[in-house]
Amino acid sequence: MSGHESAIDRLRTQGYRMTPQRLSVLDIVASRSGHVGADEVWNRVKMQHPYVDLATVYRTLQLLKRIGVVTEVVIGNKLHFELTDQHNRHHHMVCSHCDAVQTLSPAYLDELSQRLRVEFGFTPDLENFTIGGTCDKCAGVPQQ
Amino acid sequence: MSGHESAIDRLRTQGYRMTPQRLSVLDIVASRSGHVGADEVWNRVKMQHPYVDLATVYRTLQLLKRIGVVTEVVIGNKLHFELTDQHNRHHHMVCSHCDAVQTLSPAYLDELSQRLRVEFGFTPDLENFTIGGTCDKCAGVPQQ
DNA sequence: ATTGTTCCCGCAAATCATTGCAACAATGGG
DNA sequence: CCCATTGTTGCAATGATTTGCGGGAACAAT
Repeated sequence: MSGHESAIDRLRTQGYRMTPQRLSVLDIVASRSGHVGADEVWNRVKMQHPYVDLATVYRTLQLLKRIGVVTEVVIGNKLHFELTDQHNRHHHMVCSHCDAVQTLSPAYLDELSQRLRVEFGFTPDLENFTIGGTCDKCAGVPQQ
Repeated sequence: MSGHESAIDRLRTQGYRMTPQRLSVLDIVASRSGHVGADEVWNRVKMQHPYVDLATVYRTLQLLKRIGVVTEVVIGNKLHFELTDQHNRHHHMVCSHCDAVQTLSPAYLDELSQRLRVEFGFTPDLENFTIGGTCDKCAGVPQQ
């Protein structure tokens, strides 16, 4: 039915359990081409399992993020998530004025990442890396 | 009394007013060599002006950030602030496991910043840029 | 299929930050 | 120095996310 065997395996091999709630959250994030807000994940989960709590959705999303199945994108003051695609890795640039999201090839950050690791022993979490700033559309417009 | 004339001027010239609350917040952030949490700013503000609301502290900190007087540092899931020092600009690397903070010379990000601007029309907000990741101390330790 | 271990979930409460609104107070003009 | 304008504040409510806890469910072994 669902093609999430690798994700399920990754849970299992790390001692986690597969539950209907987790499967539902995974299905919903995976069914999207782009990113989904936590609240929207919740709304869709409830269609299948009306009793599921929002806290469970958040816990599940953080779990899936921790094991690398989903990627977190910070948009405004909300968290969004998308399925991690090893073959199409990318980072996100989010405009803090209009919340527009642009993607960025990992090549742009690879060297920086390497330098931080070597020179400071610091391993940045590039997988869930969101760069905040201002897009060109909003740059010229006066905003408070 | 306090050496915040430039900050006060910057407020004034942009149509903002100087109030005891704002001056108090500014004093407290400025009196620190490093960064302060919003809650600690509030506690100290209350020593001088017991009636000041936390919302005012947050609004003031965001205002001071917007006009470039203070810099925001995201530590864990709390916001910290420090006085912006034009002569000693730096970014922050924060370990998501132990919340340790390392500073980073702006040189490391200047080229990236330039490329993002030129190639994508995106101006990253490097001034308030916090890089999340794992420090070397936590890297080897098993953590959930 | 039954049982036991351990993790997970729903619920409620807590935490951190933001926002709407009416009263208030800091500036500029007279 | 007083008044009017308009930005600012305290308060309360809201929003977004996290956490503690006890009952319940998933998995492995029997």
